Amino acid sequence: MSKEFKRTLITTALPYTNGPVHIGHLAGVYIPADIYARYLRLAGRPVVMIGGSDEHGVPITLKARAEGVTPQDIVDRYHALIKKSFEELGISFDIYSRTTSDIHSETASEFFRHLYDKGEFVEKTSEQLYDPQAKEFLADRYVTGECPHCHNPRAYGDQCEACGTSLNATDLINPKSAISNSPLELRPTHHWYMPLDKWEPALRQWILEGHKEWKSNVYGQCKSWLDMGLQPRAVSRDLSWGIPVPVEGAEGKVLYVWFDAPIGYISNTKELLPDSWEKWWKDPETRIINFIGKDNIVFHCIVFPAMLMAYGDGFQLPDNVPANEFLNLEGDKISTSRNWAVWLHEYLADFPGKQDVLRYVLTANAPETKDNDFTWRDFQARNNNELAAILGNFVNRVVILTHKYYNGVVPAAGELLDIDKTAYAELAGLRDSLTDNIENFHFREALKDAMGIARLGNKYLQDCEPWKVVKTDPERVKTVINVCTQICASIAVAMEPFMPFSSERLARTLGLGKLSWDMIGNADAVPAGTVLGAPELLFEKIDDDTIKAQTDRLERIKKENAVKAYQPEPVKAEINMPDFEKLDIRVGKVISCERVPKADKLLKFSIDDGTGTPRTIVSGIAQHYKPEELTGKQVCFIANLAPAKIRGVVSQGMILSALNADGSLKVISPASDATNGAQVK
RNA sequence: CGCGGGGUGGAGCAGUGGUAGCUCGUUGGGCUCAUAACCCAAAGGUCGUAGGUUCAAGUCCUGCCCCCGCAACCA
Repeated sequence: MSKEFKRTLITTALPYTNGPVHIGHLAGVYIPADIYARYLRLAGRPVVMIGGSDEHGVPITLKARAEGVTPQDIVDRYHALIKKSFEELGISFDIYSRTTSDIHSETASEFFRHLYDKGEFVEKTSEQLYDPQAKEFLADRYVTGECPHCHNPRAYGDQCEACGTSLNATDLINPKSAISNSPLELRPTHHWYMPLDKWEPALRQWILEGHKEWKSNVYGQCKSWLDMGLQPRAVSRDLSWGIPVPVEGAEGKVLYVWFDAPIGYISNTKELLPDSWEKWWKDPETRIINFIGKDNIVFHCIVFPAMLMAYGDGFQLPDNVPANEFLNLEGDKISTSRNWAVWLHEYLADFPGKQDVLRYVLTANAPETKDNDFTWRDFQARNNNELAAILGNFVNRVVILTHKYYNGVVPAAGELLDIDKTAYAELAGLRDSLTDNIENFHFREALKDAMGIARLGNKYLQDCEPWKVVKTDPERVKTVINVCTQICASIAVAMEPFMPFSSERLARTLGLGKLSWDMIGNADAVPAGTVLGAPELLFEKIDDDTIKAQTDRLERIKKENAVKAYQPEPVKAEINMPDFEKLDIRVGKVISCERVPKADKLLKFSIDDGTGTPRTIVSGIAQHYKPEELTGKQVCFIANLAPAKIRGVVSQGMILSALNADGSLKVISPASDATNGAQVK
C-alpha cells in the first residue's frame, strides 16, 4: 500500500430482498468482506462493516402482486430472513439495515435534491411503452414481442434470446406486456438523467491511471465501459414502489433502485454513527472498500463514483472494489428462479453448528479469478480431509497429549533445539504470507497459509515423536508440547477471520483471552502453567448419507425444472389410415421378466400374446422398472416389428411406453383387463 | 467481427518471460499420540487449438474453437 489510512469502511453489496441469500452471495461478497473486517479488527485497525437489504425495484412489486400481498410484506419477510441467517453465519456487520428505513429515504432524497439543485441532472422526455391495463410503464425486460431480426415471436424487450441481439423494447414488432399480456402503447414520460459522459474524463483518470492495482476483471470491465463512451443514464422511474423523486411535479415517479441502493451504504453508516459518519465518508484518510459480485462492477466503479463526484462536499471514492466472479452449483449456474441454489437459511437448518465448514469451503474455492464450481462432494472432502483430518486432528493430538502427560497443564519450554527454532521461523513465514495475502484480498491463498500452520504442526509433532521420546528424555517432551500449544494458539488467531466459531472454541480450550493478530508466532501466547480445557473435536466427519440427502434434493429440483420447462414434441407429419393399419399393436401379459446380463438398461420379457407360444421382447426400461414390478401385468406392444437381436437376445416386438418430461418412462397398459392378444385400434 | 473474464496432471484451483505449482484423490512406505487420523516418497500435465515474436512463452502478439458473464435490479 502506497498510502497509510487511518480507518477502513467496508461495504457489501446490498442483497436484493426478493429471495433468500445463497452460497453464491456468500462466496462472492459476504464471506470475503467478513474475513477482511475481522482481520482488521484483530490487527487493531479501525473498521466499520456496512450492510443492508436493497428493497426497492420492479421485481419486488411483481412478486408482491403474484402473491397478493404488499411490497412491504415481501421485503419485511426477506429482510428478516436474510438478516437472521447472516447473523447465524457470523457475518460481523456493524450494522445491517435496509433501504426502506426513514433515514435512508431522507438521505437518498437529500442526495437527489442536492444534485438537482446543483444542476447535475439533465431532464428528458421520451416515448416509452405503457401498459394501459396495468396502468404502468414497463421496463424493457417486461416487454415481449417479435424480434425485428430473426422474427422469433418471443423476444424480450432488452434482448432476443433466439438470435442473441440486444434490443430496445421499442424495436419489437407488436410489443406486448409480459405481465398482463395486453398490447402496449407509446406514451411520453419525463425523467432525470445522470450525465455520465460529463464524468468520463475524471473516471478515466481515477481508474485507468490511479488504480492499475485493481483486479483484472474489475479494471478490464471499467476500461471497456470507458472506451465505449458513457451515456446519460436515467435515475428515475415511473413506479409506485420506491423513494419519491423529491421535486415538484414528480408525482408517480421514484428514484431508480440503482440510484438509491448505493446511497444505502451512506444511510446505513449514518444510522450506525449519527455523529461521526462524515469522517468515514469524507476524510481522505478513510479507505473505502466495496465488496461486490462481478455483475455490480459498472455501478460501483462508474455510476456511484460519478454520483459522489457530482455531489462533491468531500465524498471519497472507493480505494478498491474487489469484485468476485460467480460460483456455480454442481456444474450449473445458480438461479433463484430455478431454485438452483444452496440457500443459507436451509444450510443452517440442515447443518447446525457447521457454519465454519461452509465458510471454509466457500473461501477455499472462492471464485476470485474465474467462475468456480461448488459441489457437495468437494464440500464433504474438504471437511473430512482438511478440516477434520489436518486442523481438528492436530489440535486434538496436542490437547490429548497435554492431558495424558501433564494433566492438562501446559509445561514450560526448555532450551529450544534447531527443530523448534525452525518451526517458529516457518510459522513466522506463514504469518507474513497470510497477512500479505489478506491485505491484497487473496483470501483463498490466505486460508491456505492458515491451514499451513496446522500442517506445520502435524509435521513438527511427527518429527519430534514425543510419544517415543517420553520414555527416554521426558524433559525434552515438555518443550515439544509447549511449542505445539503455541502453534495451536497461532491457529486459533489465524483462523478467526475465516472460521470464527471454531476459533472461539479453540481459544477457550487454550485459555486465551482477547485475540490479537500479533499472537500468531508468539512463543508465549499460552503461558506455561495454563490449564487446558477438556479435549473436544473441532470438526466432525460428514458421512455419505448427509451428502446424499443434499444431492438427492438437487436431483429432485432438476427434475421439477425439467417438468416445468416441458414442451410436448411437435406432432409428426400426417399419415393415412393405411399407414396406421400397417401397425399391429396388441395386448399381452408379462409371464416373466428378467434383467439382461451386462446391460444396464435392458429387461427381457416373456409375454403371453394369446398364441400359446410365449413371445420374447427386450425393452430398454431397466432403469425405470424392477423385473418383478411388471410380472403379471398387461402391456401393449407392437407385434409386427421386424425381430432384432439385442445383446444376443432376439426381440420380437416393442413394448410401448410414455416418455415423461423428467426423463422417466411409464409402460402403457389397458385401463382394465383385456384379452391377451387383443388388437389395439 | 459488441464488450469483459476464462480454458493448466483424475477433480478443484494458483501461476503475467527463465527448471510447471497447490489442495484433494491414486500408489508404495513409515508412525501409532490422534477423528482408520498424521508423516515421507512416487506416479500423473507437450498448460483449448493453429501460427508468430524471443536466446527463452502457460506467461507477449495474431487467427480459430469452447465455457461464463455483461447498463435485464441477477453476488
